[in-house]
Amino acid sequence: MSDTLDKKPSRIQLRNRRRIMDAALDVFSQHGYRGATLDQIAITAGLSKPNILYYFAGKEEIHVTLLSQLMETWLDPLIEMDADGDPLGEILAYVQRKLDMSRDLPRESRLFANEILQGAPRMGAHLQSDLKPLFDEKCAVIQGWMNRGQLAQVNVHHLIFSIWSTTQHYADFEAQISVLEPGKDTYTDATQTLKQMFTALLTL
Amino acid sequence: MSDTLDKKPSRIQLRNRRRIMDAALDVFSQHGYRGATLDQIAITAGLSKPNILYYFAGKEEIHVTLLSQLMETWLDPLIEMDADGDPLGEILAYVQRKLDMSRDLPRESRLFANEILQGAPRMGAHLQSDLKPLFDEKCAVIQGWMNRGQLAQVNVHHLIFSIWSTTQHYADFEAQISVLEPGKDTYTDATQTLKQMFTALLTL
DNA sequence: TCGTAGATTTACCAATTGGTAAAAAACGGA
DNA sequence: TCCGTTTTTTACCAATTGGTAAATCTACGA
Repeated sequence: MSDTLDKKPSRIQLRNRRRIMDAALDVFSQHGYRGATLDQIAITAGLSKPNILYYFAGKEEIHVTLLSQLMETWLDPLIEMDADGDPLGEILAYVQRKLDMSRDLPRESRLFANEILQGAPRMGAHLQSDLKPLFDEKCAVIQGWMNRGQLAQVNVHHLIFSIWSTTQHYADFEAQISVLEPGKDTYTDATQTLKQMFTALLTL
Repeated sequence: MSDTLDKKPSRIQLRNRRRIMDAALDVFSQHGYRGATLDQIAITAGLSKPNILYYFAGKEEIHVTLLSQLMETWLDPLIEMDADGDPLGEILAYVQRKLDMSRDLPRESRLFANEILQGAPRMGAHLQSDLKPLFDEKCAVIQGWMNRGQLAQVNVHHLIFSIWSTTQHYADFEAQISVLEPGKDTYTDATQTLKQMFTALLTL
């Protein structure tokens, strides 16, 4: 039995757990929770379905585990924003990190988007306990910059929403972009345009 | 039998077809294609499952019909953009129309987002045949404005992507926003912030 | 009012779903 | 090498899925 409080996960446990997580990320990010099947995850992971249920108690536990791990990755770029750094530089660097995540971790972005789209039924609590405090903290930091005259006055909540939406768009709506911009170096142009946009918005 | 080429749809046909479409919009937009079930749609519509299959050939036909109808609604705000109008005014009005659509038609926005997230398996053709030409046309219009010195020089593709992402974000990620901004008048602030943002970006 | 086309229900079905029990196999330390 | 533990497979299951056939009911024009 593989309880959450086992002493030492064996090498096999570690390898297979990771395989399952990776396969689940594939499947859940493409079809959403209800559209994903254990059989698909099993096939993708190269394991049998009962074997997967040997490592995880059920479909929901796999999904929840995935979302928990994702939350850390997801908050990281915002955590790095430094209150003592150069205001515009810090925000542009944050935009850059978010854009890099869309390019390098598109599955994670889509998993997150799927969950929120469906009303965050399995992540509402995490949003409240993890995202909300961080969001409030960093909003205060940016508001401080604005109050000190280091940035133009903009509604801070919606500034952050616009950073999230513009950057994540490139992962979540890739299917659309690839139709409209076939064969283009999308991320290079996006980097340039978003930098220009937020500079124009925030420069006094 | 109710073929596509029936002479006259009866009052009952019209009413039930609309009911089914509405219920399907509810269910598909919340769970995606694979996560939605005919039983759910039937219950939501207040009809029996076989009765629904009397009006539509199957689950896929319901979904495809929904997406086709949606495409028209979706392209409308962009079609209205007038090459002979005031450049900045036209773009800000477009942003406003898209934002209004997020507020008034959130289910449609999420249905669209779900489909694109999953790789647009049932809409790729529509994107190519309907969206792409319109996109190219309007990009040319905006590029013309920029070339004539009526707007600041910005990558036009990514300008439009940023309009889509920032406005649709308010419908698609509502579950997240409602956690971070409880009890706020989100759309009023969004309108103001987005207007400020695109004005700053596009003013010379 | 009556006949019929249109609309709805009842009773199914095969395939797929998430999940289980238990046997079999592989592993690893003594 | 042996023995107990961990891992994997085989063989299932009940519930749900999309979908069908046919009987039944209902609306409505002649």
